[in-house]
Amino acid sequence: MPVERQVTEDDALQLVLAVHRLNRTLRLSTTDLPPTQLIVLSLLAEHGPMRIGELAARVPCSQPTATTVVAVLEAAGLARREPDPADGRAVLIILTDEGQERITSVARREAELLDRRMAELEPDEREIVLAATPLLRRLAGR
Amino acid sequence: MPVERQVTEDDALQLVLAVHRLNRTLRLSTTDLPPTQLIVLSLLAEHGPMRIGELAARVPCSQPTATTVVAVLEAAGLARREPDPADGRAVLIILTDEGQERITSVARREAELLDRRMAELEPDEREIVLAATPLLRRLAGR
DNA sequence: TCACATACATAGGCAATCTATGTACTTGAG
DNA sequence: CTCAAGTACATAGATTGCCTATGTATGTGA
Repeated sequence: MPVERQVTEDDALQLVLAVHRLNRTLRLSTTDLPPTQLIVLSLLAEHGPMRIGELAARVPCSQPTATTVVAVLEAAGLARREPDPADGRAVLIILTDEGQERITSVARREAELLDRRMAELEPDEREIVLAATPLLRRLAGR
Repeated sequence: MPVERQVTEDDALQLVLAVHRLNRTLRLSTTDLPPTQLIVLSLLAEHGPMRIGELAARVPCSQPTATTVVAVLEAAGLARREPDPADGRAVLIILTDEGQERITSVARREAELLDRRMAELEPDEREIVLAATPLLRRLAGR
């Protein structure tokens, strides 16, 4: 029976700190693919082809940043671009097979690292973390 | 009765993505105090005076980064330095009253923003997020 | 006493992101 | 049909935050 309670200022601060520090730890351990590139690839994998502007809104980042990131992914063969048939100004960014494979390999690496860290938590604590994951994603907004 | 299950590759990827995106969202909404500065202040608040090297290890960041951040905090009046009586090479970084107040004000701001985002979750979902917070922090390592 | 280790500071550079602006295309009012 | 305004992406330039490599002062043990 969970106790209904307010979100205190300390709760908020602790969550913010936890996210910042976990982000830092992740960046240090996974030099594989920069965060923004990984986010873009996963958006394409989840939602299918998408415009630059839509990517920028969902990442979230500025439109020029999305342009740059897409150029890098394209050069690496992880995504390709195609003119949007519905609008001559726009381009559709499409995940390549190689891009899909890269996501898979990153996921495998992350799972290994996470497993090692998760080993220090109790089983029920691991459940809480996993249950919180989609919620954190929703908190990040679309 | 929680079902005991493996941490899958997708679980890991989703957690990583959630952290990266939440981090991004936080950075965009709180221009108040850069993440590293906030982390350093909160470490000082939680554990008391600390050396530069220990700050670097706990943030985590490189020692030169810790030096720079401390210099900024010092210039802003949020922290001060004192020679370590036990070692002439070292300095102790100490949180000032103003630094403590700043933490409080940041926490208040964050709580407001978080409340707004949390409003989109169900009460039991909010509980899960709050329960996960200290666990995430432990995942980030010491 | 001196070689080595340690703690912090400084120098230099790199990567990621932003704002401001330019260019090509589309749209809608007249 | 035409052209002014809007939209989508690209480019330019600057900023920020972080790192590695190195320097300087202090401590430590043979």
